[in-house]
Amino acid sequence: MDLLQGLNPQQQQAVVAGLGPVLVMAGPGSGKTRVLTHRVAYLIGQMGVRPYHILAVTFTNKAAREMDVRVTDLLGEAARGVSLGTFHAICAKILRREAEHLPFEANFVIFDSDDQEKLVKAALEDLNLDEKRFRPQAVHGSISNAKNELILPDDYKVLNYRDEVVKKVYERYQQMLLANNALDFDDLLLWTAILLEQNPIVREKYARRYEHVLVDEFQDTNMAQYLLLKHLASFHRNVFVVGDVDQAIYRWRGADYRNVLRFEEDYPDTQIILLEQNYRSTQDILNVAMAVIDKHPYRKPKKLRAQRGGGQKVFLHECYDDQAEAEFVIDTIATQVARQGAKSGDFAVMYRTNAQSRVLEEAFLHANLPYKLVGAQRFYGRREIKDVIAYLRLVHNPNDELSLTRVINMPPRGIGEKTLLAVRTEAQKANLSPGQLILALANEESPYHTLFSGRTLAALLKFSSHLAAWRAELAEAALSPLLLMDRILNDIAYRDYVDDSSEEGKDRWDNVMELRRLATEYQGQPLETFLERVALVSDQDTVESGANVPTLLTLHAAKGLEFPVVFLVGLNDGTLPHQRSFDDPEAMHEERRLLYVGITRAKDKLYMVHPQNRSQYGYAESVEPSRFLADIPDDLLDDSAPRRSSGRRRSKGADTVDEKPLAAKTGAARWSAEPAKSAPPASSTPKTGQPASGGRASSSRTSSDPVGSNHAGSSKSAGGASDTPRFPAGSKVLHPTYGEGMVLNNRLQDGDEIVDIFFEQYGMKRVLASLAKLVKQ
DNA sequence: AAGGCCCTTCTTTTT
DNA sequence: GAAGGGCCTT
Repeated sequence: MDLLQGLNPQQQQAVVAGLGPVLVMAGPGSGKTRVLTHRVAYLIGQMGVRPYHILAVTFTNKAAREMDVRVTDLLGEAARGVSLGTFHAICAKILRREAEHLPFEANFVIFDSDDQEKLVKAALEDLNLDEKRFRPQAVHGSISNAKNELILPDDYKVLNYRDEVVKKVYERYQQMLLANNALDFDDLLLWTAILLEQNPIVREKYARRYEHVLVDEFQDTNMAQYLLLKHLASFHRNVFVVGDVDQAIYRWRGADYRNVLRFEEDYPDTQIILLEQNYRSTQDILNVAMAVIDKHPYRKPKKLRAQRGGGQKVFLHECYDDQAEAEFVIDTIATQVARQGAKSGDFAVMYRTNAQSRVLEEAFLHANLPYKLVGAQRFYGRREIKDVIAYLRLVHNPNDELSLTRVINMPPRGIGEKTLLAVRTEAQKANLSPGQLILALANEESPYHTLFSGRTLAALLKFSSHLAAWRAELAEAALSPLLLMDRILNDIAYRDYVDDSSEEGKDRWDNVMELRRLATEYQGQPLETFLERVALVSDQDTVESGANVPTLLTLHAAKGLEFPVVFLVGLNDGTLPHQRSFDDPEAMHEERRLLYVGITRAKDKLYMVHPQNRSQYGYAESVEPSRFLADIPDDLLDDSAPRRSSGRRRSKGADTVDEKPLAAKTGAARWSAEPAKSAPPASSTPKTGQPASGGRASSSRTSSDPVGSNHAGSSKSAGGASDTPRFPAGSKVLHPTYGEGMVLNNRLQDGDEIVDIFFEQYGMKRVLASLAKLVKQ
């Protein structure tokens, strides 16, 4: 049969597996997307299942789209009608449809993480709790964890005072969400799970409908998602899950790879199929991957067999610091593009934290090389984009108080803090949401006019009439998202506000236009669809395949992707594994898996790069190579710069590549001359080759300082960590590199002392006492 | 009301 | 080394 052509026996077995639960354990590069798509095609084309009865869940919209395309390739029109999407999108759909059973309206908005944090803050304020003591972010984290475990405020376990606080905030937070007719990300899963759990009629409706449920990246499901699946598949029991516990990297988000074990327990009759044949990487790369993952404790051994031959050894490269890493990356790419005819789109640079992208971006800009950066936040996190979306959200749902707060005085129209507070208080008295009260003002006979006067009233009325008009047009003329956006932008003269004809102003307006372009794709679709889409974009959704330029992305965003050449940078202890994971063994294991994910993204060549020093918070600090690197046998590596450098740090002269100042320039000229194409937000950061911040103000790079900051160098003994300050302001000290200086400031942090010192010749430097070998004079 | 300046604080990963 | 909060002035 056609559908099975080109599939190996295990893949075929999975595709044609009979009814009942199926668990596919798929190593990296083993063709699991293929198996999933062929399975769907098989069910429809071969087993006569109607697409309407199939549900396929992925973790990103991109994966869903890809599946859609591939199934359509196999079946054509016959594939139409499969429920295909992310957990969050599918839940949103169900919740809107079933809103009558739920305590919110069908037109609810989805609060993003920014909104969520603001709401927690508001809840803390309401409860007179100190934000300093209870960090909104952390409190929200606890709430989020609870939700992912399906724990409601009432059931929240209180063991200490903090729990008590979280519980109270959680209660208040949920109330506020409902008052805003809003759901957060976790609510989408939580409410759907609760609905299915508690409402047998609804549950049966969906369970009967979905004859087949397929799930991708099963190892990254959390409790809520697991329960959801169980309910959705409760009637037909045809659950087909695909996953790889070695690639479980979302524990911090509530994901629990033990759902795989749970699955085996809950479905004892499950068929288990292993996909171990790897079609992606060379054997040399796989060997390194396996060396890293084999050290993972309590793990079922799984072998990866490369379909391809040996290849090139994995390169391990040590650099002086993150800047040298970036230069090494650029130099290598430029050389391979210029001399070996590589395509620049073949390269990807991966790192642990978003902050690491900055140095890379600067280096690319400096070398005049285009690049693209994966990350939805880059686009949707921008102020101008959030403004416009907030307007749309408010028009869609006037109860959305966060959006109201955001836009009511943006651009400035004379409605300040005091007025807003008055609106809130009066709205509460009238038992309205602030948005409803403002809308009511548009009516000339509104009794609320008397609440305000003079300039304030005039300003409010103007805003109110705009809002009312937009809503009316939306309702009556069924304005498309695009027309509504144009209308708003025009009415508020938003361009005048953002575009001050400076470089950044133009960038801002360009971004707005980019959002507008995205809206053109939603002609004839309800505003709701557009809003939901922009709320649920994931970083991975912004990976764009078109532009032929290198890709910069976090290791998390890299999951599921592959590139011919991969650089993993910042492989030092503290970054990968991240220091925040040090005290938690489970978190440390996840760091290891993260490295494994990174390694297995590479098809042909892999460069593992680590710095001797890293700078964060502005000052530099010497670091050790990632402890995971020690698990890789030397003979698997092309060790151009020996890594076992622990006790001794080579002086700068010993390094070869990173010595050359911007060697990239040579290759740069011959870089594929493709312009830094402006990419759609759906697919990438809007301006490839532009600094993320939009501001190039700080372009005279601090790094031109030949000495850099604190090159503390060698051993850790000298200053010694302390818990009593030893270098009070005003004291004179001697620094091994900078000489004599005067202490301006000092403070203790994490058992160490941070000292700001003024040096006659070098200016102010901030150093870590334990590293800098400071001597009191 | 609004804008500007200085201070602190922080940084994991993201649907 | 950015971003937000607090405090200042206009």
